[in-house]
Amino acid sequence: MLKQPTIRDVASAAGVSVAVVSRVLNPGSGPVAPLTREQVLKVIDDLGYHPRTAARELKHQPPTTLGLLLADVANPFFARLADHVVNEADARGIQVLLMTTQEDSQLETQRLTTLLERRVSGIIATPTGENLDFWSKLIKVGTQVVFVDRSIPELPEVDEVRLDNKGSAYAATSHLCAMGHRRIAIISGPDKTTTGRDRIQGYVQALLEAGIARDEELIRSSEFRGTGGADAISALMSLPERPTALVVANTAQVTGVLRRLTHSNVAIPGELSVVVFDDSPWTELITPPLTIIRQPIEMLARHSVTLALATSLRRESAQPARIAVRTELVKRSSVAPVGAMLEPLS
Amino acid sequence: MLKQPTIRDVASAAGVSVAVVSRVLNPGSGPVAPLTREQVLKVIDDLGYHPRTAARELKHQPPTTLGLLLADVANPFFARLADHVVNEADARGIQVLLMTTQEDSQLETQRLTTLLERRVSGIIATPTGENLDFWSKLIKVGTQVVFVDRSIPELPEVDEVRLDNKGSAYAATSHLCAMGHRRIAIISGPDKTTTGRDRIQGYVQALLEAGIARDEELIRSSEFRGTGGADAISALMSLPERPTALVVANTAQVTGVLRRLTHSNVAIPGELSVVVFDDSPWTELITPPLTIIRQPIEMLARHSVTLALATSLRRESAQPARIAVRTELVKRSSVAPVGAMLEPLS
DNA sequence: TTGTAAGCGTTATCAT
DNA sequence: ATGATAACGCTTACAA
Repeated sequence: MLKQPTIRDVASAAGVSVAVVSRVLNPGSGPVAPLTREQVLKVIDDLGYHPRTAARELKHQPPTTLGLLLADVANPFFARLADHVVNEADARGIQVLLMTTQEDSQLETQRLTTLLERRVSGIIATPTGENLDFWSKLIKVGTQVVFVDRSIPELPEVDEVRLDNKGSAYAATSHLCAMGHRRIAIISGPDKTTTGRDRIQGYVQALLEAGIARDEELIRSSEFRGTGGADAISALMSLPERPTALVVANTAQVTGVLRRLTHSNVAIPGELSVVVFDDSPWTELITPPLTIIRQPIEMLARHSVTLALATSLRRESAQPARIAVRTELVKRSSVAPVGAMLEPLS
Repeated sequence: MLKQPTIRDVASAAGVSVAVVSRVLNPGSGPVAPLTREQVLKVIDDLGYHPRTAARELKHQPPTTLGLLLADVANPFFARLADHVVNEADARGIQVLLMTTQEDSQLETQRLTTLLERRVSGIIATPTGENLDFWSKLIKVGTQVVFVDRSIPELPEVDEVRLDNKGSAYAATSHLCAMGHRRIAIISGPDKTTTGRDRIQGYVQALLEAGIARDEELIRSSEFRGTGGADAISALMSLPERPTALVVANTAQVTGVLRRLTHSNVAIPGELSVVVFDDSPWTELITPPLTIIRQPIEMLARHSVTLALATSLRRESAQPARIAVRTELVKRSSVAPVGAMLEPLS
């Protein structure tokens, strides 16, 4: 196992001092004769020298690493977010440390500790909602924290980038109303998440504007993980007065809900019109192709990275950023006018 | 912006030397009086001290970071792999630096440079196939390199963890043969990838055993990205003698192929029986539910991490590891006996 | 049991 | 234009 050469090895091999080598390594940090420069460069190449990041970081922290703390990368939504974040970060020459919380606040604590010890310059995260003091501390020591897709109300000073959840749910629900539906159910995320609450708000507002009373029976929150979504749909479909339309506003639960619907032989859109929050390619493949809320994840990533890399100077005076990326309702075939194929049950 | 305390701050605040603090930080590295220990611990907590990883790494490299270099995390297969790798690594207290090549060898070079400069202890990668000398160098300086899902023939000394591609394709094809199919097409990965070649090998072997001649017309390779897969299916379906069965052995192309099939109104399994290499949840949701090759990604991750973290001492004498994780054929409804619902075209 | 001091590989500040 | 040399924050002999 070969030992890597250090800057000193390069210096002596080139017959110059380490300072000179450092200067050719960091152009602009000082003068160096063209000839000397070339020779040093040659030696660097010959020896296969690569400066050690750890040592560089020790001197003066040049923002080079960014933490990406997601709930879960198996979830396609987060996977695509991660992909774009990595790309976006790379375009600016910075690396991404990927970690997951699995929605567990204890794990989150561990991850945050690691991130703190690494002195990352920024963190893009989907917080669990706990660890309030830890987040505060991170910010206090100058870490650029950006919450993406969710946020923590108790920490209003944190930058936030999310989808326009309220608007999305509003659009989905309005569309359903326009098709004549009046019993519209929604399966959303946990109540304690802003994502869940915002979506329900948009849903309720659309209902109000259509003159439909809010019916708690039709509003279901389910965890991001587990079979909560599937169970919710079962409960909804056994209601005395079944819904004729459904908004699945919990991305993580979409497949579970659909599976249960399929197994229960609920005809879509005959018995139930459906709009889902998920624009994965497969939503177009199934029968019927699903009407979806398209989520411009790339924008989410771009804004997040920009904020996470923003110099802390900017933050001093300015208000925290609150960016809501607009979504798009893509109409396909899982929504039909109410009663189009089947008369109401009575 | 608060400045983080250093070990020296802790030492003076606790009225001891830095050595003592270091010892309580690294239990087992030396003796420390129980009382002193407690006091130091208290000060650490009060000051909110966190040791700086960069400084620690500088002294003696304790394997703490692992590079995960994937083609692309938007691809669900790789996303799930990443998720498991992160979990598995975390269980051993090590962090993951996520990078993507986008199948571009130039980008790969950049990533490898970064990884080298960071002196990561190990790298788990899906190599593009280029950068041979760079990989060699990485190994030479003691980096544990593990190729996952693919490998590079020219670098037989690198550990390798992959799915049993040949066996998978063999199982899929045999199943189809058993159902009476004789014109079985396959859409696989690029010829230059081991993945692609292995799958075609398994396919051919199954054909041979069933006494069916290999027909080059029915063997299509398509890139991992782009519309190659969709185009291939179009070509196949316009053949004078159409195939009655298809194995989609290019995971990245599965949705594209199915979309084209759907748009062309090809009845599955009526006109065409289909087996795909992808066990995403949605494969069960579509009509008909797809017969798939299930890929135990978690195993892939576990083995990869284990190898990437293995001490280099182990490697000295031993042969490089070549692990092939077995897959499973899950029979659903996209495969039917030949001619079951529709007579052959004449 | 505790303290002192020498690195680890860079960068940056002075002199030269 | 170049070269000593002092940090950076931590670990670790070696001394006390």
